[in-house]
Amino acid sequence: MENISDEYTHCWETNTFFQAEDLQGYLDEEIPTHDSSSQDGTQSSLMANRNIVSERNRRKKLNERLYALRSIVPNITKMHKESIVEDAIDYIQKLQEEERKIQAEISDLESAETSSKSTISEFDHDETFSSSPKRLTNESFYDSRGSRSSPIEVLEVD
Amino acid sequence: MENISDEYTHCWETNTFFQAEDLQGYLDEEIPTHDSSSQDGTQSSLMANRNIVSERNRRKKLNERLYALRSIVPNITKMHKESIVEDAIDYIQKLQEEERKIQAEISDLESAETSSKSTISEFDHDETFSSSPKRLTNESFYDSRGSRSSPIEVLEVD
DNA sequence: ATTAACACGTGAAAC
DNA sequence: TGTTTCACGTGTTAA
Repeated sequence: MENISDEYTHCWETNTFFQAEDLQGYLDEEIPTHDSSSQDGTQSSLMANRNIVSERNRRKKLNERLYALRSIVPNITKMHKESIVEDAIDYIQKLQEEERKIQAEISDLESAETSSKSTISEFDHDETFSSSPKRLTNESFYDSRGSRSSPIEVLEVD
Repeated sequence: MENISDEYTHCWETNTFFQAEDLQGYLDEEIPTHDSSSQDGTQSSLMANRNIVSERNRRKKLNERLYALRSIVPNITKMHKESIVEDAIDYIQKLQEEERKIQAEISDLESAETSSKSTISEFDHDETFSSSPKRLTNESFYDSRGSRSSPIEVLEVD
C-alpha cells in the first residue's frame, strides 16, 4: 500500500515538488514583467524582478532542505510538506528516547563490570561528541531537548 | 556575537513567524472578497473563500510543525525556516551517528562481561524499539537512515 | 537604500 | 465530483 517511492513526478509547468533537479535553467527566465513600461527600468520593474528571483531561490532552497530532511528520516509515510516535518519530529523524539535508554544500559553495564577491565578507551577518538561513556551521563552529550520547557514564546535560544 | 535570543518579535500586522501563539483569533476574518458581486455567492466567491481559508490553515499548520521541530532540536542557530530544517538535519545525523557509536560500545561491553551477569533484561519493557541490546545491532532498531540510497534519487543532500 | 524573509491571495494540478 | 496541496508573484517588513 502506498508505494510512494515509484516516481511521483507531478509538476505542471516548470518544476514542482519532487524532482528538484531538472529545473536547472528555469530560473534565468525573462520574467514577463506583465507591464510594458520597462524601458528605462530604473526603479520598479528591475526591483520587482529581483524580488521575484529571490523568492524563487528561497522557495527552492527551503524545498531542498525539506527533501533532505525526508531522506534522513527512515519511515516516511506521506510526501506532504507538513507530514515530512511531522515524521521528522517523531523520529527525533524516538531517537532521543532511544539514546537516553541506551545510555542507561551503558551505565548499568559499566556498574556491572565495576573495575575489572577498561575497554572503553578505544572510543575516544571522536571530538564532536566526546563519547567516552564515563562522561556520557544522561543528557550531557548534546543537551538532549533540555530546552523544551520554553521553546517558542520569546525564543531564547540559549 | 549574534545574540538572536533577544526578542526577535517581528510581525507586521497579524502574526508572523515567531510567536505562533497570539494568533488565536485572526483566522476567522471575513475575507473582503475584493469583489462586490458576492450577493448570491453560489459559485465563485464562496469557493474562493474556501480556498483562501484552506490555504491559511495549511500554512499555519506547516508553520506550527516547523516550530515544533525547532523546539526539539537543541542547538538552534538561526530562526529562518530554512535554517530550522537545516539544523534539524544536522542534529538527526549526529544523533544517528552517536547512536551507532553507543551501540558499538554496548556490544563491546557485552563481550567484556561474556556470560557472568544479565542485567539487560530490565530494559525490555519497551516495544517501540525493542531495546534489548542483543538485537540492537548496527541498524536494526529503526532502520537508521538505511534508506538513504534511493530516497529521491537525484536530490543528493550535500 | 539594498537585501532577506515572510504571509498572503490565487490559479492550477493532484488526489 | 470536491478537497487538498502546491508554486507562484506581490507587497510588506526587519535588519
